[in-house]
Amino acid sequence: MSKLTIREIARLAEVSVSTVSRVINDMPDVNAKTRERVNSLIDEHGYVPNASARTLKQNQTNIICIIVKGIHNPFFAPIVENIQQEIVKTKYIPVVHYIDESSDEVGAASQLLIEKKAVGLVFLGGNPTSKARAVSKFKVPCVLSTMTQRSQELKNVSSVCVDDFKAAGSAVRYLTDRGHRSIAILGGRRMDRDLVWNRYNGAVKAMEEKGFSFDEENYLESKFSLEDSYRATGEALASDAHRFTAIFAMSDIMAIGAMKAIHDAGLNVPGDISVIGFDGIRIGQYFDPSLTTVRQPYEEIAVRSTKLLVDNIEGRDTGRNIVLDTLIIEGDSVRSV
Amino acid sequence: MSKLTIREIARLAEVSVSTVSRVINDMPDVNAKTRERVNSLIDEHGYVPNASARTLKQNQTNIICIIVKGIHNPFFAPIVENIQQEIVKTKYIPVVHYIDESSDEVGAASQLLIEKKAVGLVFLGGNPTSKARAVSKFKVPCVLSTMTQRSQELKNVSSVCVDDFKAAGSAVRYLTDRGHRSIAILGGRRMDRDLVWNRYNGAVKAMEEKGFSFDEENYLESKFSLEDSYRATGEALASDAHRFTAIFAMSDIMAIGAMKAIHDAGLNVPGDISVIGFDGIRIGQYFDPSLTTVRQPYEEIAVRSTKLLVDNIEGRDTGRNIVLDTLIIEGDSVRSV
DNA sequence: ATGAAAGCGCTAACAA
DNA sequence: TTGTTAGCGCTTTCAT
Repeated sequence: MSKLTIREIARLAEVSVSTVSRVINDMPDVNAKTRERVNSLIDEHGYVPNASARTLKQNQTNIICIIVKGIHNPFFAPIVENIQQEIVKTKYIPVVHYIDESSDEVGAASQLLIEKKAVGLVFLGGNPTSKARAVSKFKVPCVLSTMTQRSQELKNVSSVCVDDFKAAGSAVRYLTDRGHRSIAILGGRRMDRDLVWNRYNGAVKAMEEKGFSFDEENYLESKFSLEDSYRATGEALASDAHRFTAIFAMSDIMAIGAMKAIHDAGLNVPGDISVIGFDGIRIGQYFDPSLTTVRQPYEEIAVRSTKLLVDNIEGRDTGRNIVLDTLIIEGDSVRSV
Repeated sequence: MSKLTIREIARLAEVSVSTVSRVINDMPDVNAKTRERVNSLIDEHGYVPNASARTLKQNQTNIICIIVKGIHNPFFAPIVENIQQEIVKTKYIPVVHYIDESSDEVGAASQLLIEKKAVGLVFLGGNPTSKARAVSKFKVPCVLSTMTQRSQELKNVSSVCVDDFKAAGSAVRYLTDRGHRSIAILGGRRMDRDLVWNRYNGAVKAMEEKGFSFDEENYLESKFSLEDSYRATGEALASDAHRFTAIFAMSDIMAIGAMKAIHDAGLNVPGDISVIGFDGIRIGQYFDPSLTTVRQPYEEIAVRSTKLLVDNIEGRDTGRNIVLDTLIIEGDSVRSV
């Protein structure tokens, strides 16, 4: 059996390679009968065009790279899955690439762009906008999923996210409305990530609006992981300074780490300390007490991210920032005081 | 700036394209000085060879596809991450592809193989061996990670997994050693997946060795998800028939679903019913009670899978089946009766 | 040790 | 509507 190329199909169909090419690419100017004949030959022999040859010629692919920083967060899993599903519905091909929490996503992105000749990028986790100059050089459309874009000038960069400032405010108000006055914040390094900064400020603002100020002693800095939030919370509880009745955690896995630390310190959730999380991961509802949290609409984030990116790629739109609403899921991890 | 091709580098270095090609591909027959000059030009201009052209010419890539079926199981996340990390240490490029729990992984695989011209495949989840004929046609080496291979004849297929039969037996003995006599099994559809079948039989055998038989009424069939195991356990508890003091769940997420169902039925873990899981996912230790489980050595699974696959690809080895040991992690979800 | 040149499979401009 | 043909950037054989 000779190799199955466009030539071979052309020979069998008794047409030229250009005609076959036209059929493959759904060009209009092909006789209906010819098209049918060619198509049936293609099906019959299971011919698949050589992507490398096409890419070489056109110098571009249909690949959209999804760059995920921080696979450990279960919040990302359904988003990645949904984005992939959305992409395969289009003519594009998704390629997922995980990178280490500590490595440089912009560097990884340029590598992928050059190597794979991707036509678009989705970023999940990390904050590429902080490296704005490098990203803008990419020229291909990018969408930041669940991230706020700081620089408005980058016309190739879009974003889809919730209003972190507002959502953090509503989480804190959920606590203050139930009588909590001394609230700890369990979050990442501020300034480092826009997202952390926004949630921090939203939380503090909500407290101040209720007429009391945030005590910096009560900022528990931690990585976005079970282990580190467990550590951070445990240390806070061990210190004499701790004087809070509730914790606002910037992600559900942090909240889960905190609950464990509280439990291991001989205290009770929510009896002694209430906990509210952020993200709305499924497994949070399986804890005892079930986790009260701020749910991010991840299906919608996935759908909107993909649509925005594809529109960008196809020139129907340019950099835009979509902000979605959150919803508080009431669990049993918060009590009134 | 003209496009950066091998020609351009050749022009700048005042050598021919073949010489540059030799340098790029680390061929021995290049004058040291020439090589150095070419290399510095490459670095200076940031030249990256066009992968499509190379692939077109050589008709093969460096891509290894990782096909993951069932992203929802958090057990897979660290394995995927580790496998990816291992692959990038080699000269190969990992490409992750998620497919739906209900879709056909073999079909997806052949698509990827043809489209991406992958030189190797890693399967996670699902059971491609059941479609042995199709897989053997692939011709490229495949490794089944965390799966047992049934057909020994497929020389291009290797596997890395634990001994499911034995591991399930040790889980059940952990329960019987603590006095449990009536044990339910929470698992998937038997016969459908080898893995389920092996764990089922290992569990039943362990019971029989202790002198009592397994009551088929106590097989709680469920999908590998939080929701469905919650449902299955809840239904079992609601029925009059339920007469078990412990549950062996075939995965941690099933165990977590079960614990929630027990709790919501007004019962206590482990007070009323003990639970033991399977996998050893991190978050299991954050539950209250912390989950007792059979840990699969996922770092080692990743390392061995990758090594085996690369050895296969490079012809240093052929289809082999590696079996690794498990370890019971003692949590608080099992009590003695 | 180096160069010249053929061609991998495809697309698209041009011709018919 | 269809065919002819020139390359896309690279590897590799064959000369030199």
